[in-house]
Amino acid sequence: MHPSGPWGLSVSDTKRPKTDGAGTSRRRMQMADLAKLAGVAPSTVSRALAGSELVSQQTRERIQTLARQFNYTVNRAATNLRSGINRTIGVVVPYERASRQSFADPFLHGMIGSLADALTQRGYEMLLVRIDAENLDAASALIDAGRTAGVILIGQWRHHDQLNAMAVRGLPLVVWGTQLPGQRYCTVGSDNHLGGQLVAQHLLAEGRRRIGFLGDIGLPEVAERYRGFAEVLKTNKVALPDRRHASAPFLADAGRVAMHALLEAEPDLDAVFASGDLLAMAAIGALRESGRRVPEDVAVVGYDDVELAAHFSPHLTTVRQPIHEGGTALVETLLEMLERGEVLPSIQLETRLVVRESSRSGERA
Amino acid sequence: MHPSGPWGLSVSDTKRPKTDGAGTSRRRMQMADLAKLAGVAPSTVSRALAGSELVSQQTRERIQTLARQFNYTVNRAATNLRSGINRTIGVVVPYERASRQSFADPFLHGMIGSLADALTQRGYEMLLVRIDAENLDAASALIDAGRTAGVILIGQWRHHDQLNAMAVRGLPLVVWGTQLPGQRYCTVGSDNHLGGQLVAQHLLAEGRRRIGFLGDIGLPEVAERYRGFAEVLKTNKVALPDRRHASAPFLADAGRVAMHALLEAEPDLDAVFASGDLLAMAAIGALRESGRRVPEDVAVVGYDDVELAAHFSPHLTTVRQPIHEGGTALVETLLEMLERGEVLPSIQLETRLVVRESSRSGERA
DNA sequence: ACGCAAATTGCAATCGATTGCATCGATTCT
DNA sequence: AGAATCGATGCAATCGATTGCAATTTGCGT
Repeated sequence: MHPSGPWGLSVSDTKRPKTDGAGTSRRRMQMADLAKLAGVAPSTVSRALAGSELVSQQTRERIQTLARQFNYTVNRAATNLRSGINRTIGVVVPYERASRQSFADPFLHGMIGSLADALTQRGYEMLLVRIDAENLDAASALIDAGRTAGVILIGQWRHHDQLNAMAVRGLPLVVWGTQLPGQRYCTVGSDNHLGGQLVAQHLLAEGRRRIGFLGDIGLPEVAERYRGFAEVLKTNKVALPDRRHASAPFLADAGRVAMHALLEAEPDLDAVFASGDLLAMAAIGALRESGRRVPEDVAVVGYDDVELAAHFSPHLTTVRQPIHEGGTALVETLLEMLERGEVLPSIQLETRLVVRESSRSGERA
Repeated sequence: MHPSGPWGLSVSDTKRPKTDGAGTSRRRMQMADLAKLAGVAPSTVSRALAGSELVSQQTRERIQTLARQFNYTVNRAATNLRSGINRTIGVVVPYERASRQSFADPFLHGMIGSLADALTQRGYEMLLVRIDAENLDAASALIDAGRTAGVILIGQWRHHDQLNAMAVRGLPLVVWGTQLPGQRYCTVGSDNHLGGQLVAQHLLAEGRRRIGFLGDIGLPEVAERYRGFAEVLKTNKVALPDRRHASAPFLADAGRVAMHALLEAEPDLDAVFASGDLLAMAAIGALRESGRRVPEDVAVVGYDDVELAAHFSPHLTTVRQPIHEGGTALVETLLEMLERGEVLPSIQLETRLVVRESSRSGERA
């Protein structure tokens, strides 16, 4: 049924020759072999390679050297099975069936890198898993199967309830996202509400009055950003444009289309808050296509402060989500939850506005 | 020594109570339990869950339903150990000790996404591993330990020899990169030499004559791009600027600095070929800082055609590396190697220039 | 009714390591 | 010298599944 070459994608036949005689049949070396070579029992090899104090330093070093010589590494599946210790963490990136492309978001990319670093540094391995957002239970399966010790989920999307259910089932889970009322799981994220406020305040201070919003309010994070944003505008008696949200995930092309739509509805816009940097960049492209200048005619503010934001032209004003600290916080929280066996409280990271070119009114209109 | 909460990061004590009596001690359910519940032998459960025809459809469905009810999933470590089948692939991203940040490259990010999709689609899991580039053997260990069936390595960097050695040892390995003479391992990548030629031809056709180059020739891929690029310039008797390469990985900040340095050495530059899109974007920023317009004063061409290239302002001319096909090709090649048990020939993907705003001379100087 | 083949299911060995306990020398103490 | 102690190593059970083969049940022909 399944393939089976020399590299043994499968090793289904139990009766394959154990005799390593000819030298052709390259069975993977195992602990017993190394034990024989070293003239000790497998148990000693096991302890030696684990660096146990129980075996004399001399023997230990001899065995370690031998192992290196023969490129021997202990079989992870066996270790895992016997000891029950599992040092791999699942990082789950849900995708929506419609637009598989959600992976294009540079913020997400940065987060994955950050997580990879944080996990590696702590001696954990990272299993990157994409799952259908409709079937989030697949994430639980990772843990039920003993595949990973815990799960970090990036983006809560519209799955608050499913996530709650998972947390209640007792699955070690940490989510990148925003805090919601009645939430049983642990989130790490920026203060989206504050972020939205900061943007509105800034744009108002710059003298902008006809401000548009770009983003999908169906997503809790975006909704929070919008809420803070709208609050401040309302307090200052500035109207929100009707067509204030053009449902668009974090896709560049969709962003362009949405921006054009927004312009059609509100031709005399003088500012736009895009709920993600990618969206903001796409919006700037659309604005330029429509003959408008940024920031002279229309100010643009993004969210995330991805690596490129500072290098985009014009340099992008944006709300900074500290990606490195975010990754670290996710990992540390999860590991501590694993240790303590209980859900920890959610974390809000420092959130601040980074003002750059794209939103400055030269002459402070 | 190691932590051990209810979630069992560790389960070291062999004598933990097996009795699930009180309901408090939540041992992970296992096949035997499910078998008891279903009133059959574990072997039947195993076959049922694997969908084997050997068990009657009725029993099979009953067991599957039961498993779903109790959130039971077969333990992966045990399966893996017993059957010898391993469906996880290691994706290795080396980092140079100096600049851990190599992960900032958007092309790399896109590739990871593409690989995640390609692997998931084929029913494989993806272990994302960052390793110290000085110690590439850690990648072999993944396979030696039976941790992954094979390895996809992104970026050959300066490690041609180590990679050759790994291939000779018989490790299932595919590398994203460029073909080098005397290569024993398999690479997938764009035709870097051709790419460089295309860029040079294009810039010459646009009437540019004082052309700079940005990139680290120490990397084989970049070296190839440069070689093709330089060949064409030489053929057309156009000089290469002295300070033609400013050693910089794919880092934005370094790119800015390098661009400034290049300008200092060659103030009357009228075009730049940057060996990566991130670099190109950073270069554009630097050019603007120096008061030059792109493309009017200086044309800029990148390499990769990352998602954002089309949305950058000015829209970036670049050499397209088909990222989706690249990911697919890497995965399919590796899987076929696993099946056939031999190293397959390297692959060069279609490579073409995508001309956009950043390199067009309006009046064709 | 009886025997035989086919369809199901169960038994028990096995994958490759880990670990509690027993063992065995060597050393120290009385 | 003999007993007690201690350090180093070996023995054998075990982790949770898979699978070849044996055992059982079912169905069918005659």
